[in-house]
Amino acid sequence: MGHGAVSTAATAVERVRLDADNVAKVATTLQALSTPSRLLILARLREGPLPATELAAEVGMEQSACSHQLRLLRNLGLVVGERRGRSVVYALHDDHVAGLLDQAVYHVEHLRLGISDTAE
Amino acid sequence: MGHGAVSTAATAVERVRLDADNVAKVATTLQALSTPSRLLILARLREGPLPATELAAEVGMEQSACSHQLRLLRNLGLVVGERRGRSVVYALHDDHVAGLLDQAVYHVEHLRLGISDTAE
DNA sequence: GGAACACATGAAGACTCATTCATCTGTTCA
DNA sequence: TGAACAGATGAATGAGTCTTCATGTGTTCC
Repeated sequence: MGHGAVSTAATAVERVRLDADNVAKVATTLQALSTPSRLLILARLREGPLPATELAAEVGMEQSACSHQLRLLRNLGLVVGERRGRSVVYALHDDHVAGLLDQAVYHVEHLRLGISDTAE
Repeated sequence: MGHGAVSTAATAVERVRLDADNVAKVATTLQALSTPSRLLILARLREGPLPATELAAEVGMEQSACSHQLRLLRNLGLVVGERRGRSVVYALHDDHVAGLLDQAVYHVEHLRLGISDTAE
């Protein structure tokens, strides 16, 4: 085994080939997780549904900016918004979204990153 | 259980909090997986190391474009390049990169996506 | 040393995208 | 009906980024 105490979860998952057809879909979906704002939104929704305004406040975004990002996440099918009174309660659409989030954060955190970027 | 035949792999993974510190790192790393070109590069390297030129040919990119993306992936610590003769053989840096790839593709493929985007 | 191969790199151009500002729709309540 | 609240949306701006072109560095072999 590796250096961690956790057996790699990938063993439980059937590999999916990455061909020209689905690569665009995968890329588009992963792009939704590639910005701090949306990542914070999804991470917050992972702990439970929340009205849009409260959500925006908790992730420190302006209402408009948050709404724009929520529209994007909605169009990708990652979150759903349901009207309750004058609020719209947002939630993760699927368990796969939560799983994707967990796995992404887990693997990235356990990578020995270089991130020298422009430096070196 | 859900609709799939596979028990969610997330159960095997300790949750990592996503706070303001690491959210940028996660976002930056996930951005490396958010473009078709890099996704194809990583997917190809997942099957084994490969010299840069062959890699570029297999993913259908020009040498220069591929090299630019490889530099980006190198700076993020996702791939490593080792000189062998006049070639530079590239490979995934870590098992976590492979795991991240697998999980991402798996979850995205099993999402019921909307992707209406501008339409609807 | 010189030619050919393998790869890296800088600059430029087109493009995408996240945020802000202003405005508009929809809902509740008096 | 009108005011206040909750959210959505369009346009504009500014930053980031992917690709191409041209060139530069490093290596092998004659």
